[in-house]
Amino acid sequence: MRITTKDIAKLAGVSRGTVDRVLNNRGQVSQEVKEKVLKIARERGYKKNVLASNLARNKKIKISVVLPDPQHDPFWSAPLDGIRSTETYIANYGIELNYCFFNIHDSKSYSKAFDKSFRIKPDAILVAPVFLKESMLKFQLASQNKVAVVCINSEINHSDILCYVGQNSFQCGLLAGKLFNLKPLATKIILAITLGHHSKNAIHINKKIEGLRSYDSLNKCGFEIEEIVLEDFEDEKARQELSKSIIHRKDNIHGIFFTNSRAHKLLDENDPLIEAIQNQIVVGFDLLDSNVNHMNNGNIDFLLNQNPRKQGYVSIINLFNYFIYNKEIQDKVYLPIDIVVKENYQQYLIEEELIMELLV
Amino acid sequence: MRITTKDIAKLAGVSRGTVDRVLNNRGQVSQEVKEKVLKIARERGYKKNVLASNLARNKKIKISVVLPDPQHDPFWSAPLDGIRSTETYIANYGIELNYCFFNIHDSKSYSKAFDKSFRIKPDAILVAPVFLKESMLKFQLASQNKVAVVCINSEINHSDILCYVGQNSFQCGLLAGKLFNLKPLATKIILAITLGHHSKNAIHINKKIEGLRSYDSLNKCGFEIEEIVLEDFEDEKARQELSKSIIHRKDNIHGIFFTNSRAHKLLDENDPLIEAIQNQIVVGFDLLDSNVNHMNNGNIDFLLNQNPRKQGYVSIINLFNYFIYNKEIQDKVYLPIDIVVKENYQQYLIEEELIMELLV
DNA sequence: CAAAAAACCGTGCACGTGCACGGCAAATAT
DNA sequence: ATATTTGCCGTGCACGTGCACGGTTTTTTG
Repeated sequence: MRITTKDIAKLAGVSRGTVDRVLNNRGQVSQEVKEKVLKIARERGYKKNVLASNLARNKKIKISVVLPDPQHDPFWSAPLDGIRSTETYIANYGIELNYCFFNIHDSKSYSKAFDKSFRIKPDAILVAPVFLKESMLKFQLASQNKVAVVCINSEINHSDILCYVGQNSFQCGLLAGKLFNLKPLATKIILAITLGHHSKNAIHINKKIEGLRSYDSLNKCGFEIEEIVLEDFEDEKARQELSKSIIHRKDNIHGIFFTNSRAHKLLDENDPLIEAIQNQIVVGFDLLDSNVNHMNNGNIDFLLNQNPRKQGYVSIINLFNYFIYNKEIQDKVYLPIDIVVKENYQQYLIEEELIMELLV
Repeated sequence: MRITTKDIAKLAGVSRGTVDRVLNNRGQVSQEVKEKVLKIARERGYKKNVLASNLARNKKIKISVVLPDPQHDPFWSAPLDGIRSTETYIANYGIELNYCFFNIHDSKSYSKAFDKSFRIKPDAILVAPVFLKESMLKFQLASQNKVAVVCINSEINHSDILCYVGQNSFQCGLLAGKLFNLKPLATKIILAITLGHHSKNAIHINKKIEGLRSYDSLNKCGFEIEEIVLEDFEDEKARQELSKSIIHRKDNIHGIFFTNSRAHKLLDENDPLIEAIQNQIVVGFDLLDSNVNHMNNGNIDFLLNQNPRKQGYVSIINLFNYFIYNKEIQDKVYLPIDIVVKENYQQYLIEEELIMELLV
């Protein structure tokens, strides 16, 4: 039976109001009484009933969610989904989400969305700060207005940020190196292929490649890492050209590292290429259906899963803990990088469903 | 702004009590009024405030936790930890845990613990049913008393069980096969070594080996899988003998599959053995410190992580959802099998901490 | 037709906490 | 000496829901 403020009040010989003032540091209490109450609370192990507290507080906590519109980049539907899955749950605690989408290809749209997010006077902003320069200004603004900021997916170091949730790109690269190294090295070249290289993602991708290089030098593998960027991955002609050059050199290639989730863009309906890379180790990212298909067909050996959905989920839960449970939250939350292969991917799908739904 | 029963009452022109009767199917309401209320609730998207509901219900939900005492098998401290981490959180919802430990080596102790767990008249029992025969009787008893039963770690098929949370051992074996197959096959023999083979675990371990065999035949690898059981893994002499025989045959061994978490028992301070298996693929289970050390030193290549802590956590959260949110829960929850290597294990440690603490 | 039973519905308290308000005594100001 | 301020504390309502109780109307029974 957990002790309540009423119990403490009775034990201390004061009213519940006084106990309340003590426990919430509202002042207006004599030192003597204060110590007495605190002593009893400590001894009896008082824990506030968060449910009752929230019911009584009866104040909405507003969180603005500033994300790229999934229309322009399907990657973002996963984090969004993770966020949405918490909504009915946190609504009980009086937390409201307010969505402001922007076009990931347009920095002005980003600034506009950020400004819009301020209008509801939020207590916190959850943002994917894909535009560095613009973000800096907004963070300052947020700090002045005492709005907590949580960043997702893009790691920016800024003193006014409450926390970052996302991937550790360098670690991804290291891990990829390990995977390439599983096979004895007859050929040396590893192609690091980036399809659709936007400047905003450059940091991520560079860090991944850096990680790969680092693995190489740490373990003295002798990789020859070659970076290839295909900006416009929808350009059929450029794609064909790239694939041809790979086929041509296939006997010298040890592995292919697709640095983002778009491996399928090159592999789809590209039979000669697929045939050519059967003996190479192919590493890609994210469990998109089309990627998984290629994995099941043996065209991709490993998919590194960065848990995009969990990113969204964890961001919100973090804020939930911050506001509702007054928990100190870690300033960096690097989600684990799962190694997914044909033999265990099915369970990762379950995992996604399960953990997300657990508390909804 | 979410609609409340009071709002519905006003809209329907009835009292809140009537709305309550309708929404909770307590009867005593005319068909006419019932439909009217339900219509409004549906239209306005009424969702019960679970916090207020629980506060008002003011009835304890008692869950008995029947687990092996970690004293006798350190494996169980992880699931226990996962369970404990939920405690303060679910206490807010009036859920109480009652622990009944037993000696994993003693079936009588198991029966006794189970009986003891009944004494508090629990609403549910979370049990690790390591003893098959004894469990069957108890499950029936539970069913008669309308006590929900959740099984953890040992998969038993029984109609009276609400759900199972644990590993999919067959899948573990399949996955291990994949890992062995990463390296071109010059040698064929794979040693499946089981240290401390208790009959109660036989099912698990056999399923793992079955999975491995299945991978072999599905992919026509040509493995020769050899099962080795060392019952008393504390017997120094037997251990030395085993290690000698491995060293002797090392050039014919493709890989070693430690079928449980005790890989370290054979490797610890066994330098000649360690040296002998540098070229073989070694797969073990679970992120015990000693296993991780061996992984970092290159003696173990892969550790399959079965998330023992998460097993405990998910079991409780499942029951939480069942009782508090009235959610239909899946009857089988297979936690994903993580492939852990030197390059990503650190983040799994974080993961453990993070997810567990999220809601506490 | 009266009495009993059944069907239906409203009221009020409880859960544990936050918070506004007001009260009372002592200290200070006028 | 009276008025005002300050420090300290208790009271009471609110949050949204569950549930017991009692009341009123309608139906059934003898």
